[in-house]
Amino acid sequence: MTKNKILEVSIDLFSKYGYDGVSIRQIAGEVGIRESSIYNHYPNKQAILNSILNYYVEEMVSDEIPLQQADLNLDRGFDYFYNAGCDAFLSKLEEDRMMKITRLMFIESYHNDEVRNFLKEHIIDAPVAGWIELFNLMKSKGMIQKDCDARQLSESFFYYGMFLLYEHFIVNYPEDDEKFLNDFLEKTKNHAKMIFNSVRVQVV
Amino acid sequence: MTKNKILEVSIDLFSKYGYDGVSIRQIAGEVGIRESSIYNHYPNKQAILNSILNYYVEEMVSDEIPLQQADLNLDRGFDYFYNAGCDAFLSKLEEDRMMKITRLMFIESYHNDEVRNFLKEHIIDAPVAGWIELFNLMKSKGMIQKDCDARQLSESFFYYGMFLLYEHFIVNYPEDDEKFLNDFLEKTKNHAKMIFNSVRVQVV
DNA sequence: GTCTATACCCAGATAGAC
DNA sequence: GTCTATCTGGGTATAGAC
Repeated sequence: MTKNKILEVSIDLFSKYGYDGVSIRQIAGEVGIRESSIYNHYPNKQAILNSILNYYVEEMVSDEIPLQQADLNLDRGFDYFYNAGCDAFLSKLEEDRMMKITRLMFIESYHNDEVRNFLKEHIIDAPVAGWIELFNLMKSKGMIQKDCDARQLSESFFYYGMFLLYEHFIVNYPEDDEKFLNDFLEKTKNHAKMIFNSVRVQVV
Repeated sequence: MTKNKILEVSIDLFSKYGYDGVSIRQIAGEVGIRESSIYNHYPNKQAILNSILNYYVEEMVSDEIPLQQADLNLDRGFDYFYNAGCDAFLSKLEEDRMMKITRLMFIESYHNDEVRNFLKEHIIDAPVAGWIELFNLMKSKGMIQKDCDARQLSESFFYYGMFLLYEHFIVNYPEDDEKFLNDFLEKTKNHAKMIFNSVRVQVV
């Protein structure tokens, strides 16, 4: 199906060169048709981008990280939640397409308000809010120190992984995706251990 | 001097809309001359960008953070180094111009190799290498635990601040610069405390 | 659904008068 | 050193034949 091929090619090129860096001609050339034929499938260039972003948003927002039943599983320890959250996120990035669009999101975030808002709300603020809730719960159960700042703790914990993403998708691009995903898990696990170690209540 | 005004206007517009998002016409209009007159001062558009980047690089690389005399000042404690490094960096950002160009660097990093390499080498890798050295020294002096990973420690420490920068310049743009700089100091201080607390040798 | 042909626009850049 | 006028090229998008 031509429409689908246009989408795949667009994802590939946009993620490499950014939206403005790719022309309709270029997409058509890669697909193997003339540029005018593109308009039989999409009304304009922007519609292709919207289609890509909508796909990404739907994939990402479906089954958000389940910190809801936090109080039920709290005895499983911090690692349980860390692994659950990390798995949920990383499993989405296992698709090649999702990796590409993630880079596109980083690229376009500076001048596309929809992208920026999605990044802020769903990729940053919502997870941080979830971790704050969890850390507050852990405070109330005496698992971590009562005087620590749950927001600071969440950000200190979460922003490290966020910068690893930025580093991979922008600063070190292109580098091997699979290797990155493995390193990411390892590194954030170590980081989480360090952060948690700093505030946990010592059991002597 | 017209040449200078062209530079200032370009910094302002590029930092808002990115290099590709600004035309020579737009710059000329803001300066108050015709677009052809631009070429009496700069051979082409790219030369304006290069001029901006060279200025930034020079400013940033001059007096890099002095971790060299680390062993001499080690008894002043971790805070001394943290404050020294942070001050050196933040003092550069106090100029409005440097803030604008920093955003430009983040914007252009995905498709400008020079920008990306500078970001990687001087803004990320060099500081991390400095912190690794310091943490190794602190290990050898018994100030922090011998079995901790100096690189992981450095990244866990440093990447938090890096993401705060990304968040300010891209995700939350535009927000008040001065407020950000104050928050940055406060937040990274708390973060550093947390990280350091996790690995310091307990003095009982 | 794809093609050719083309309209239209705005970009970067140059020539040459003043 | 600035101007008017212009060139050239690439971009998005449309019309209409097949």
